[in-house]
Amino acid sequence: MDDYLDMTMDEVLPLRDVVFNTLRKAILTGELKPGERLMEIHLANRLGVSRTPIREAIRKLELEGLVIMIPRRGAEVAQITEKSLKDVLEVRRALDALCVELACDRITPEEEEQLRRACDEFARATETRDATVIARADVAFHDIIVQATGNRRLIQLINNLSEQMYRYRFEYIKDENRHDSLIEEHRIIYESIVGRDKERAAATARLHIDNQERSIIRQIRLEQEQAAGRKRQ
Amino acid sequence: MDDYLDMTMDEVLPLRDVVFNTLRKAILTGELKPGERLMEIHLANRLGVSRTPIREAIRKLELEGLVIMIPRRGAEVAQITEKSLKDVLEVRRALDALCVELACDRITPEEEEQLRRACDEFARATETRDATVIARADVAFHDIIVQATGNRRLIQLINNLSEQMYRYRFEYIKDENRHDSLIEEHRIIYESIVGRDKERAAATARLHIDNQERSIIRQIRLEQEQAAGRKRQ
DNA sequence: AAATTGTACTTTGTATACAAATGATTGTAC
DNA sequence: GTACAATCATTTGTATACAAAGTACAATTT
Repeated sequence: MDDYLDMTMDEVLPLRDVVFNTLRKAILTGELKPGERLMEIHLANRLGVSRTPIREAIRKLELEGLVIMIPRRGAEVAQITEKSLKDVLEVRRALDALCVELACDRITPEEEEQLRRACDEFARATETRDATVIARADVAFHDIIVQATGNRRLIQLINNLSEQMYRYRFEYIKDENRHDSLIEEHRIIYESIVGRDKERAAATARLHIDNQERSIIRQIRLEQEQAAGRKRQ
Repeated sequence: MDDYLDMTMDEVLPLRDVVFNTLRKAILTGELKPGERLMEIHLANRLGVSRTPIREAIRKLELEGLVIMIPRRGAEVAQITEKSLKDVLEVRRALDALCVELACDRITPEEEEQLRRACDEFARATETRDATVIARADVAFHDIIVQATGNRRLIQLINNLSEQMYRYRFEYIKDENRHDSLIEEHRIIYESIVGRDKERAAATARLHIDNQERSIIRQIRLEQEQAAGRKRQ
């Protein structure tokens, strides 16, 4: 069911942005698989536009690192390797720590209240056992912290880096054994920020990433084994 | 040098990349001023290409944050404000610290040797009092550290963030009063990395950025005053 | 049978054409 | 003189055309 051509977004956006969002989503959700070629005419026909907006969208995907360009051959979906994900997580560990530290300094009373609610909300979401609901609550929690830093560039970078792991976060969230410690970690981060304890907030944020890393790496190795298995057949 | 098949690089790059590099450099050096409109036909005529490569280059500049798009009006060079530079430096402080910490773990003996030489080279460069020479030596020193992390994503991010300050680094480098402390900071960073003292290396890297920040902010305020003065006339 | 050349086909790179929207200017009414 | 409307020029957004490079595969040669 190749429905990555659903372009039913805002009609006012330039086509290139619609295409960009569509392709990005398709890549991040795995509908377009690593190594798959992005052929312009093919995509143009499928999406019902001309090559121009396709090309402009690909230029942006290229800079985001989601596709790689091969000269005179076109674009293909970038391979996600264990190394590349470790690299992303290494950077995120530092930036997430920075986020909570800055949040300690700059969070407003309203945002504190929002964060408290998001924390409760997350705990309640785990009870639904619905991965989509839980993932949304998790994003909401972290978003408040990131926004509280008031640093536009940091917000943009974190969003971009998070995207790279979109596919794997879902698997991580589904692991019910981890739910309790996730809730606990969120609680500690919330308390540390409200208590202006940068040291503890940063340490917990790093721990949070470390746990994700373990889970994601396991997931990747699994996928690679499966891929190798398919090849052997 | 056996360069009998050097195709002067520019010939082999797609025009969009030539245009991208050209425009980026023009923006970073201030040749294209903040707020200035980037009109496609105009640029196309100036650079002797058609609109297509211009547009694709602009899409990449857009994602890099160097230009902003106004719907149905086109691109203009992004304003650099004191706030936006502070944001960039805040992130760099964290990432530069991460760099030296990772370098402590991963630097090879060859890179240590390179770093030692780059350190001496920088000290010698300051004696020339030629800002271009000093800037190049400074870049070389930091590049070795960044490369030593072995983290592709981190390398890419640091390069991008450094670019934003291209214009101001020059002014910073020119201040001869700061040369001695720059040399000293480089020496401490070198020694800490070789001695595997992450704590000290990171602290010095942060200090290094703090000093740059002060200098750059002063520079920006100066420019803004000048701009305001021109307006008043 | 292996290697190489030649050819047809595919795909990208670039230019140009046309449509839609915006902004400026001119003209008219008050 | 000012306000408003119509028109025109400019500029972007999108589509298409054409050239050049790359790829695959068959035919020919060794």
